[in-house]
Amino acid sequence: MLDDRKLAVLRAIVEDYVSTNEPVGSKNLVDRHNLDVSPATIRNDMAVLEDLGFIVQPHTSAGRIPTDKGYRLFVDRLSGIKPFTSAERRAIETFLAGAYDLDEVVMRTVRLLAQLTRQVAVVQYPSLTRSGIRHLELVPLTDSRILLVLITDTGRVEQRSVELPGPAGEDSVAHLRAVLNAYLDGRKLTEVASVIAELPDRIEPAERANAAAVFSVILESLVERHEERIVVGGAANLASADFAKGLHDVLEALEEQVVLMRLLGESGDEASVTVRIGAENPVEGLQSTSLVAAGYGSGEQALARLGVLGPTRMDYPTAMGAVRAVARYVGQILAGA
Amino acid sequence: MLDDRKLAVLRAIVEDYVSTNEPVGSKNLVDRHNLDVSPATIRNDMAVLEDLGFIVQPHTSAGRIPTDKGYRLFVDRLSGIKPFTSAERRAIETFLAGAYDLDEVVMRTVRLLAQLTRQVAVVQYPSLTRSGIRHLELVPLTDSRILLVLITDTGRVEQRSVELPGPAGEDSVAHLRAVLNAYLDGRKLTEVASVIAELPDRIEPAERANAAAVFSVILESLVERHEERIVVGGAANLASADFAKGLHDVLEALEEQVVLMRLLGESGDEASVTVRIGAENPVEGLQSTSLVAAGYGSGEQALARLGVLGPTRMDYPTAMGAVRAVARYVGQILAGA
DNA sequence: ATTGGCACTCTGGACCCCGGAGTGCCAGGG
DNA sequence: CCCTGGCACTCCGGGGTCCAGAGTGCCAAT
Repeated sequence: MLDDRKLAVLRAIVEDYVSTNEPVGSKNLVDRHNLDVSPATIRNDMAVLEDLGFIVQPHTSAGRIPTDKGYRLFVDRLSGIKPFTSAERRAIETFLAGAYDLDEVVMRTVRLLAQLTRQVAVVQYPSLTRSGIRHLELVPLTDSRILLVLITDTGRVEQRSVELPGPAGEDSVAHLRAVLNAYLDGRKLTEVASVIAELPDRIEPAERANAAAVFSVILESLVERHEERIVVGGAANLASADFAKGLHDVLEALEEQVVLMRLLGESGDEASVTVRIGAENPVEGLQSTSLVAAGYGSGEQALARLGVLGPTRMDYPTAMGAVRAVARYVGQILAGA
Repeated sequence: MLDDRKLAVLRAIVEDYVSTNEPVGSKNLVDRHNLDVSPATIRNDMAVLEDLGFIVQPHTSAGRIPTDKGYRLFVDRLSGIKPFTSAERRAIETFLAGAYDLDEVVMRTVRLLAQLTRQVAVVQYPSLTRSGIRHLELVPLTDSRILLVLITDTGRVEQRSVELPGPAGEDSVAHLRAVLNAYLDGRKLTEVASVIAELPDRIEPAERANAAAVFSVILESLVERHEERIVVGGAANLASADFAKGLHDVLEALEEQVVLMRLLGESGDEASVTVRIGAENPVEGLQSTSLVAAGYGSGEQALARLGVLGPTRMDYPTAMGAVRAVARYVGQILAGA
């Protein structure tokens, strides 16, 4: 059914279409690639490929363009990942090095990816779940309001202001801070829930209400929320692509954190590079785009994901190479920092 | 030279062109607005307005469209600011209320502005300069690296990791923390520089090198840096506008913090609404856009700026109304929080 | 100063036409 | 059985032409 030549034809079609953005016909195909058969033969192959749904012609008697299914086959069996040269790797390293805090790393990563691939880059902040608590700080803002600052051993700082049910003096805040730090310091975030459950006994009854408010904020916003913020960059690259109509929808989707979550989140948890093509995409409005993503993390397991988004007509091997390389190096940077 | 009717004509041209996006001719003009003169008269007026550079015709025998200069006159003398109804105001309030931390306020503000005006919204984080220090926290990350966390009395948290010249034990960090808090707590950021200058005397000579590193980071990243991050939203609205060609440049400019700084920064420091039209704009690539901006702040003086960016063909009165109203309420929210 | 009339100009859409590229099919040959 | 050259067919897209409509500037008259 799908002999080697037909696969070669499909590969050639994808490659040509990606680079020229024009439907590709049998004649051009035999010219550019050295398939040593006649155009007529290619036409027969193309007819088969079309029957199987890998390519379509926009109109009768035009060349063929790949379908989502065609790209899928290309990515799965035909393309491989374009490895980066050592020069490119070094460029990545130096670009990412010299970033001090996490924000800086994430920002640089997003820029880097966007530049390398000339697509839109999306980078998710590393998950907190595997971090431990280094320090908890409570700062009174008003009578009944305090700022809760949590510092993790991965150097991450999370803040949240807490509305207390009742007023709290300097001393009661100090007491609460001491208790929290005594019991939570050094704990993994995954353990926090159970530790907090035991805490109320250690608190003066008079202060339990306020303490409870603080506890619930810790749990709710720092532990249970494992979805993490996603940063987008390189949106300008969308304009160069031909999107024309859908552009508005794409831009809109890119501004919705929730949508981005779904986009990256449902894209498998594996650390390896995954590709989601066109309609495979769960997000409405992004169904004519493809996502190339990978997990990254400081240790073995992936902490978060990053990737690039572009038209389905995309240079997958290069994009995959870039994503893989960047994911790897971000992991290293994070581990070292 | 510019009698009342000519001004009325200019106003009408601007209004019509903004709403229809088509060059406006004398006939249509007298129909839609009730100028009780004949089209021929209007034509004479238009000829004068064109000589003065307020309007142009795209080609011979087409209608007129306003020039930047025309919009300028319109904004300065003809339009006024469209006030918001109380219903709209309440909508703004409820939308902004319920935002706890600063990030949340800024994000909501950006969304709100974008939605109200259907343009791109830009919001600058409030400057730290007028805040005081509530608390300084130092957290050891590695032997020679600590995380510096600064909490202001406006509930803002700034973090920065510091590479120390030499190793620092738990106790020396603790000491440094104590000293810093003793001398800096409650100080305004504006005073910090002078306070820090005196500090080295209070530090053990052995630790001076490390302390100096921390000081310089505080000064450099928290005090001297009064430029503040700018957040962009509603970029999707650009796609609806007709930009066509320049869209890429605009999107690119919007991703450059530095460019945004210049855009907002040079737009005057007054708290009132200011408008920058087309080529008046210092930023290359944004010269076919207009910016409507205003300062906002919790107190009297403006802490930062926010605004909307759109095509010069923009509904200025509405945009100005929205910007003014939002700036006002953000100020209130910030003051209350 | 305003107006109606008039001749002029230009754009944009409709229409048509044709070349080029591409196809599918078929019959013949390895 | 697969490949190939040939052939008739289809369709898009660019270029040319044409016309109506909208708009203008000017001028003489009020």
